[in-house]
Amino acid sequence: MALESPRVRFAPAPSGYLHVGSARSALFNWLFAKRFSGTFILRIEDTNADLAKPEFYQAITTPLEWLGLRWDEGPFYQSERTEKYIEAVANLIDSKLAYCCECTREEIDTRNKETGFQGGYDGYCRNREVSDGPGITIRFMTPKTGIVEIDDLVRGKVEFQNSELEDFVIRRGNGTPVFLVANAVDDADMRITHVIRGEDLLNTTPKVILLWEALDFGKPPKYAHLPLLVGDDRKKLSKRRHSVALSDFRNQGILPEAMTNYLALLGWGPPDEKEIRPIQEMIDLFDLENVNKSPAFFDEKKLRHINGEYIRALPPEDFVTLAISYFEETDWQPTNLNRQALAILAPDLQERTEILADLKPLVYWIFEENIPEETNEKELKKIGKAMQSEKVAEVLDLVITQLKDCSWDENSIGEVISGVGETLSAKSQVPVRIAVTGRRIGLPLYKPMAILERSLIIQRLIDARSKLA
RNA sequence: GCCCCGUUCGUCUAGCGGCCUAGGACGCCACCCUCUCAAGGUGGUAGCACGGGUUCAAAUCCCGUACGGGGUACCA
Repeated sequence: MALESPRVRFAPAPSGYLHVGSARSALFNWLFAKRFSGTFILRIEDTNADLAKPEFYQAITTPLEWLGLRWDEGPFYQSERTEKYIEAVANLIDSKLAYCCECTREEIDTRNKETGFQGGYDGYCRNREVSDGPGITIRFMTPKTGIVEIDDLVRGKVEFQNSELEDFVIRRGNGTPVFLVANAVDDADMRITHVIRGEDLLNTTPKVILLWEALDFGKPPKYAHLPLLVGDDRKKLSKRRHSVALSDFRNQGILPEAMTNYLALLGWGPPDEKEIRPIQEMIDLFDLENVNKSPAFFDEKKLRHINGEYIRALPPEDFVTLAISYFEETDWQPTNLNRQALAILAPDLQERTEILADLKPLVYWIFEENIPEETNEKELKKIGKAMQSEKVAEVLDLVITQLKDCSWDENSIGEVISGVGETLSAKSQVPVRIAVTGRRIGLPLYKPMAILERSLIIQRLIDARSKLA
């Protein structure tokens, strides 16, 4: 399909953190570039100086790097290329394809109200020869007839009547050009061959193409509009409505590989339906023509599942390294963190970890001196009700006695606890677990118990026992 | 309102006229395994929006209707 190697761009506006919808667009561009040995360009669309804040730039690059989506060229900043756009606007004015307009929004609205005109701007200044100056906007002279036809790689043929398009603003009253001009100029300048972006931009495409033709840029790039990512309300993912910052997922312990894997599955699927696979295989199979047309729901449950698969597939040593660096980056630094203990428990932990944030409750009792008391007491009482507290007390008493002089290893500990259960015909494991870990559920008990000091375990059992009295 | 796009299990998808009594995955439910919880295994649940065509044959093609979404800015 692509004879020459394609050049694509990811062109976000710096308006806060990067969210998963943008990340998906970036990923598809990247996949496409990789698939056809093309070039992936990062371009920051900060034509609107009011919105673009410097700290937002990193908010784009950091998550992209985290995901492993390296760009080959850029980042280019449109704010640094303003002259080019101004020049383009001037060209359009010279060739009578654009004109100065002094109308304010209010004036336009008032006129439209009176005349009942519904097509946006009414063309009031089209032939008024308004001269340029402060506060004057430039509008493109949209052809009154004809159509713009887009052969969208995802959607097929899409047609827009020129008569439906208003004379849109291409330069603001403050002299800065809008993104439509910047888009056309940059895509031409950077020799972009394929524009891959969200469907929310589909309606702006005819305007850019009209500008493109008016500027005599030759053959426009091919377009591919991806289905939108939506939230549980079925509306476009937005920062306002949904919590979708890439950095949040990172903080929760989503692995970048899992994230890209999941994102690749939204709006597209490998033909053989094998969903979880290395990114290289995704690249080899990727094809824009198989991208779906309908919006995709961003399903965090499935993301978590995929993440769990990735975590389980990790070699234990890698998992340990990952867990340690995760702890370093996040809010909880285990006091007695012990790499060796982590290594011993790694396989058991991996099975129970969907996201890295799941680790804290699993290992808290192992790496901290004290377990949360409230939990401990509450849980004990709960189990006490089910089993009768005397029984629980009996179990703990006997376990304490026997644990004091058994040999201190996984098997012996297990034998003691299950032995007590048998002699008292009670469930012994759960009360001990609560006493020692503070929780009713968790890792298989005996292995991590053996890692800790006997004295510490005994002490916790005694503490718990005393709360029952 | 107008323009544009879309519609296969709750969700993501396979399907590009006969292989479909519609397949997979997530979720959910049950059972097995089991020191709790997981993981794993087995089974189950549930879908072609509707109405007309075209055709020997339609989830697949065409036209309507309904519903959903996007856009409609001196945001991108």
